[in-house]
Amino acid sequence: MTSTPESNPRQDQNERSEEPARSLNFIEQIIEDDAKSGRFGNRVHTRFPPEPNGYLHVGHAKAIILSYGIAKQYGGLFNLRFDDTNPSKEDVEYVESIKEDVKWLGADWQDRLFFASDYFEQMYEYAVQLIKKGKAYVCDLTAEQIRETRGTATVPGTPSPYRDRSVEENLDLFKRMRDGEFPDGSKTLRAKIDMASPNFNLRDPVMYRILHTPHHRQGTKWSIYPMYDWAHGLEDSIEGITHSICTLEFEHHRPLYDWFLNELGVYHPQQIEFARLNLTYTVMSKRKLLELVKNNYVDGWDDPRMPTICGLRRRGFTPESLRIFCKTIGVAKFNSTIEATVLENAVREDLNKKALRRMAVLDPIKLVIDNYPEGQTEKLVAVNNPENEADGVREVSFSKTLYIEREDFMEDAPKKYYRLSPGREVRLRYAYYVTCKSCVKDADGNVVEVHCEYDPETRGGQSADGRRVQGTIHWVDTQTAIDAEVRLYDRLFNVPNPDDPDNLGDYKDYLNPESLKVVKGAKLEAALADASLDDRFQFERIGYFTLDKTATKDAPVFNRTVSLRDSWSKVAKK
RNA sequence: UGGGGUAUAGCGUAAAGGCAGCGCAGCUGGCUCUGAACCAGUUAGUCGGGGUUCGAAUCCCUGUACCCCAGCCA
Repeated sequence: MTSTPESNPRQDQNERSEEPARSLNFIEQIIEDDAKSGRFGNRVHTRFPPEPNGYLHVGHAKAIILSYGIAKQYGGLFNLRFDDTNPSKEDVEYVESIKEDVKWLGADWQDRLFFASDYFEQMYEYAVQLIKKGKAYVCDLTAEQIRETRGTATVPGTPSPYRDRSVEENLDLFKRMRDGEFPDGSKTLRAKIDMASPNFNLRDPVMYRILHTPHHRQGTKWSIYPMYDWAHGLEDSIEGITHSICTLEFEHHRPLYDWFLNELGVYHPQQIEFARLNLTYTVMSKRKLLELVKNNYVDGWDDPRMPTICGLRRRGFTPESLRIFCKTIGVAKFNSTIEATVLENAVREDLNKKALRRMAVLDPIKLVIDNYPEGQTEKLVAVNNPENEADGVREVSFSKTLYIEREDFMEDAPKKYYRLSPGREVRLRYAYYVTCKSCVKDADGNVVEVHCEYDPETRGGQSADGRRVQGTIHWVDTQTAIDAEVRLYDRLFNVPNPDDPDNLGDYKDYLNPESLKVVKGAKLEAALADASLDDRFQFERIGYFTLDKTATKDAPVFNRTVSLRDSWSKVAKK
């Protein structure tokens, strides 16, 4: 096609419409193409199909938010379906944790909570159909023999000697497999496809194995269990899923699902594969996460340093912050790695809008206001959230002796340092201007007390004469402060890719020894005594914090979700 | 070295033959009762080689790199 810039149709269209053309990701494109062709009668129905054999992590969050988001965006439905086809690895404990995490993320399956195991009877009937068509057979080869006869990338597999059993014999044997007549591993049901296929998945894949293992939902009803490849496409078909969104490694299984569904002549969903999430400074494999938990490198699956959904929740992440994260990273088929800062930034973005501001001193030293009346106390008004006026204000108490952050005083300060130093004036947030006069040190030369004089004319933090101060520091009144433990979390690993095969040694050698710093004697403003698990706070000038589940009324514990951005640290380095 | 995928700035992600754009990170500056937030500006990119075309990230050929696949796991 030839066209001049002047007559380009797409450009004309853009000029006509007010809004710029919406850019769709590749999944949205497929959905919209299908909507146009009427392929699924304008239905959109997605699902999240976890196996209940472990805890969900942020990679699953991407999949959940994606699938649920697509359904919601196109007015469709979303199912939660447990892919519980292997009782030897699964447990009801995981079912509950997964439900909790999916719900917390905001993916609403309404009344559509399903289990693959509820379809076992129907799958069995489908298998019988395939046997009757001559497309499946009972095979007596051992697992090892099957492996040996599968062939390699360059040489075709060799057909099983049982491949040409009669339909009657197969029917009889399959029934007896179900009835529990044979021991584990002695027989399988295999699809009769093509032992020479370049796609290993089509070299007569196993559909059923014998497993005399009780199922967490089916009890001892079954002696045979369907394999993932046989079951999964059927599950989607049975539920009327239109678009089965999954990760890239299932791409070459798609021809097999297609084969099953076509041979059965049943409803046929469209599978779409996307690249799984990789994040820097963490690991994502179930095996490694399990190892970290089992060997106590972390404090359980919900340790706030873990990339698990429950870990992120305990860390103080919000569902919205994960949705922001997913929107930022997008979705594609390219195998990418997301920088950890993107996740951190997503939670900052959400919490900046929501978190109530509070003052807390993590590494306290005393500030004494020499000219403030002994014994006097007053209440000052502080804004709860400058980003949301509706959050209102609170009162904070103030007196002659306060706690301030050790690092907010420097005896010999560079010019660019805006905080306390002898002779310099700063603002105590929401309180007064104070001018530093001197400091007191202990025998080791550590500063233990800073002495200041305040200007009574600056109450509330503003001066009548309009003079400015460069720095504002936070503080907590010694009279009303509450003590707390504060846990400062940082990245779990100190290299971007702990899994990099070029690394020396094991991924565990790269654990960040400073990923958790416990601060025992933190001083918090009194209002923090009422904190509950769902609250999100910004400790001003420090970071975002949330109450830990181990906190008690008498012994509060706060977790740092993420620090505030800190441009001073860059200046200080220069 | 059989098959299936994927390559656009430091990291992600758009552009459906027509000005390579956006977010994050970086850098400058502004504003500020949080060295936060916010605002403005700015650096930097089509894997290589051919071809088709007035015009190619896009189409064709060819090469390269990376990911996935030989469980009775999912």
